[in-house]
Amino acid sequence: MCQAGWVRADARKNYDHLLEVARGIVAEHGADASLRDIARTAGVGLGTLYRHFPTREALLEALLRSSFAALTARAVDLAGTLPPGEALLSWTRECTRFTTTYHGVTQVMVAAIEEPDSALHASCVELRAAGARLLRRAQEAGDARDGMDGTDLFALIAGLAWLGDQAALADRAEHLFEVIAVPALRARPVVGETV
Amino acid sequence: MCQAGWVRADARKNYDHLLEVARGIVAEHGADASLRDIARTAGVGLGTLYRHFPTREALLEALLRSSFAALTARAVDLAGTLPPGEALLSWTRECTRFTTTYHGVTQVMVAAIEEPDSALHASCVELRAAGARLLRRAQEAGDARDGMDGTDLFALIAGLAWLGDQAALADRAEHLFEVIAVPALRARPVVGETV
DNA sequence: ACCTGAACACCGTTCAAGT
DNA sequence: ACCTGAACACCGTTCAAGT
Repeated sequence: MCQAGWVRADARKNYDHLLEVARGIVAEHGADASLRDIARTAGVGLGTLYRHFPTREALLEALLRSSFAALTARAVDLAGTLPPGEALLSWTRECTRFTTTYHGVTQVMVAAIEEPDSALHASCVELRAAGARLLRRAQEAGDARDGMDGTDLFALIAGLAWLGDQAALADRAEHLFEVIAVPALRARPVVGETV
Repeated sequence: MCQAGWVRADARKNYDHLLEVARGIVAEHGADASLRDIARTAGVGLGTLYRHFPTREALLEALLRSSFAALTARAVDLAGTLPPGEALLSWTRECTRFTTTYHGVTQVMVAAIEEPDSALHASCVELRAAGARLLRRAQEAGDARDGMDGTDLFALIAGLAWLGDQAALADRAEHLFEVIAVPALRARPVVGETV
């Protein structure tokens, strides 16, 4: 939950409180919230924040870790529950929605996926792998287009999440998913849809 | 080209030089380049920059104006040259590519489309209208999906442009266009494509 | 060990003072 | 009319000094 090994009780307390405060401030101001503001609100010196979270990504990773793990697990659940094509679509939808939870997270995730030094790298790679498995399964069942790989799916999710994060388009997020993601992922048009 | 009416020669010269310098710096550092840096490089006081370009959007608008007009005109050209579905696809591709010219412009454009006070509003609305005409024409010919409007197309372009603007995905931009935009826009799968 | 906060080098934006 | 640059209120990041 915290760092490895033993830590002084006050350090542990600072870490937890900092994280709690950061969650609120990042929820309000997005991924590029003022770190100074977070430290100040937590009643802690700026250096303390940097000690516990040496980079902004480290802080975001601590904030997002459990959700990433949940989404990775969710991919397995869906694969065991729904037919391949539906599992892929549902998971893509859930990922897209989640990524909109905090403003500006999409940008950071896309940057992290090819940046091994980023604290968010591992989570993003896992997420991409989970998506890739669902995608392959759907492709093998003939329920998804060929010519797409895990990175394409990751990009599709990121693009839609980014659109949903824009104030001017937020209320169209669901519709944009139907209009962009569904045709990109489905192998054949569904009966009753546009010719 | 400049402001309306007569201006002092020195003011005119400052305006032009500022714009020239800004083009280089925005090309290098993106839409959120330092305004101080631009003024400094242009050898001009910070207040002078603000006098000529009261907001960052005003500066970007001056930088992008002619390209926006060219893209709007290009839509008419393509409509008179290619079959409806192809015209739509080509224009969408050109818009997507152009928007990647300066880093971070996509973000500003999406913000401007629903912000009438933005200096970029008019250009973006024109662009959306030009796209909407191509889209409608393709839909009437049965060459594009129904259920999409001009804003959806604008969002599609913006999403793809944003993906192409991310370092981790830039080299996949063309491929992502094929994988995301093409199936979203085409009414029926092309013969020879994935089932 | 851990914490603090001043220090440094940057921002965007405004506005009194100059020509 | 137009220009200048100091002033103000912010940043992120580092690091000597404290406990």
